[in-house]
Amino acid sequence: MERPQLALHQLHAFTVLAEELHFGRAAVRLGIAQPPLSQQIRRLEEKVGHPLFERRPGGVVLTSAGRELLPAARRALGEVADGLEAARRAGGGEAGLIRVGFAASLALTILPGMLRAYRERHPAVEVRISEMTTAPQVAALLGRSIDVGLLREPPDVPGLVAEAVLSEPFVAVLPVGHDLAGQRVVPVAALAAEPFVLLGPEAGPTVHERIVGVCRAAGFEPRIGQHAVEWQTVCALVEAGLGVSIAPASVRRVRLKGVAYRRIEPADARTVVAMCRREGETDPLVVRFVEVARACMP
Amino acid sequence: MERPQLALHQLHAFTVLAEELHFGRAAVRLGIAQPPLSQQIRRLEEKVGHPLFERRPGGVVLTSAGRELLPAARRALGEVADGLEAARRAGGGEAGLIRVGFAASLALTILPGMLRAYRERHPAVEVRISEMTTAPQVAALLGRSIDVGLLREPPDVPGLVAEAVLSEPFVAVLPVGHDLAGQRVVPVAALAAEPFVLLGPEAGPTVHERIVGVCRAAGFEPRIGQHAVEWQTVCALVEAGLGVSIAPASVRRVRLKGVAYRRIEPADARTVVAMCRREGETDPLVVRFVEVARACMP
DNA sequence: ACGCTCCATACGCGCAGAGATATCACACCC
DNA sequence: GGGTGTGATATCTCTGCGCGTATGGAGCGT
Repeated sequence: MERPQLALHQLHAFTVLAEELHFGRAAVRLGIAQPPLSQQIRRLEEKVGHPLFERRPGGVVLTSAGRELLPAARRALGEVADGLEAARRAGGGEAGLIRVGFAASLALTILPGMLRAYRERHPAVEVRISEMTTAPQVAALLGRSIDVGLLREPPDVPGLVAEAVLSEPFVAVLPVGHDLAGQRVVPVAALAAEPFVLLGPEAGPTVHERIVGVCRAAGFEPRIGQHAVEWQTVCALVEAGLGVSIAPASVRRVRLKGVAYRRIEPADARTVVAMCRREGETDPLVVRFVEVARACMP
Repeated sequence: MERPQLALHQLHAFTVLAEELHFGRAAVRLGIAQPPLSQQIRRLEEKVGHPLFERRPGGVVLTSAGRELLPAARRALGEVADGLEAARRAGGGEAGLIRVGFAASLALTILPGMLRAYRERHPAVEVRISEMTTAPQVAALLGRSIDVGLLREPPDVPGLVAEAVLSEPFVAVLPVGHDLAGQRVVPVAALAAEPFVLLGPEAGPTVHERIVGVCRAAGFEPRIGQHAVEWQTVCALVEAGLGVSIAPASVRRVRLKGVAYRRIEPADARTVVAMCRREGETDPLVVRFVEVARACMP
């Protein structure tokens, strides 16, 4: 692309004159005197290389060159005005695109509410969400292919800041027929002999490790009977009798007839959902998103 | 539309920087030093009201405002470049739109050849033709709703210039069975008793009057048996035996089995086809059209 | 012939801003 | 801790040009 040679205000003057077909009236509409308008048009004609108007008694008419230029000039002015407006909206955090990464296990939890709340307040912003595990989210944040990351167990990475959005206890997931389902609180150690249904580590290493850690703290290594990639599946497999599970409390939302959720003992094991973003991020879209997300915390 | 506030060269600098994401390289591509580029971008950001780039070590990245502005800036620059190019082509007579009025009776004659020749030489020019009789053509030329008029019997109107494109004699149109069809040359006076098939005066007053004039010169007032609005119809009606006619020689192109065309006596009556345009017309499209049309004369 | 309308021209003022050079501030890397 | 690369700032020049007022000149109508 060459350096632009036309000035926008000249194109504007041109379009106004093309509408009025009269230098005097066009100058009034432009808020300037008539001679300067003559100059603008003359300069424009010099740059184009051909007359744009034919001067005739009583007014002017467009030449064929002018007729060709007019629609393009209008479109260009419209593009600039629209682009400016869009940029201002985006700069004010009212419109644009924000890219959010989230851990699969949050699709059941806070993600839907946050997105709903944000859409309500900023309907002109397009939110592009992608399911990613922790490590890819960190990489994507640093590589600027996402703007906000929602994940479990905040990582401590230079250049990123994380804040806790939700802290939830773990619950035991049991088939309703199971002996322990009769109790209000289940000691973790009581699950030592049971086969476990867990999310595979590839789906979200941190949650997986956290749960295994809970078991180890209770003095046993969980026996993995079955892997799954979504919490819904985990619950379904528990219902089918393939084992028991320990899961963040929000899986209670998965309401299955054959599954019971019970508090566990010790109760101090919790999993933290964090919202990550780049350090020093000033993009208003991101700032607004973070604000809204914060307000969604229970 | 408000007065445009952005300068095109700033938008251009912006798009280049958005491609390079590096002030130094962008400045090189723009052929300026780096500090001026910083200024341009800063000015642009001031006008937008928000930062367009985020300055980070190793380069810059677009903000959301910048991402919104970029496509619009590209489109606007493209529109301006295209419009300028189109205007230059039109100014050079290579492209654009030319509006031509023509008398119905010429659709059979020179019009097709002229249009073909013009299209060949100026394929990018759109030719919009409209069938009009003489008076509307004159009005349309003066009112600038057509650029060129093709009509019979050049009118002498101030502000318009006409030049003869074709001069053709009249011929008698006779049914093949008619007595006079046996002769090579038909005296007009011999048609005095015949019913005439003629174009209605509303279709083209000048030709009509011209033909009636030929009859009057031969000493009789033609008896109009039938009106028609196209020469093809006139010939068909003659073939059907509804009368005879006098017509410009180019109706010979209407080849009907039952119709004969014969020279008339006196032979000095001719009809002139003229090409009209506004006086002092400088529009290159029109000038080129006139040149090509002139070259088409037989 | 005169005046009116409309556009062009001439001239001057003033400023925004585009450009250059030189220098600074900061982050990062070895 | 110095070197390197990045962009920002400071300062200056200069010119392009946007705007105004005043005037000229062509065409048209009365």
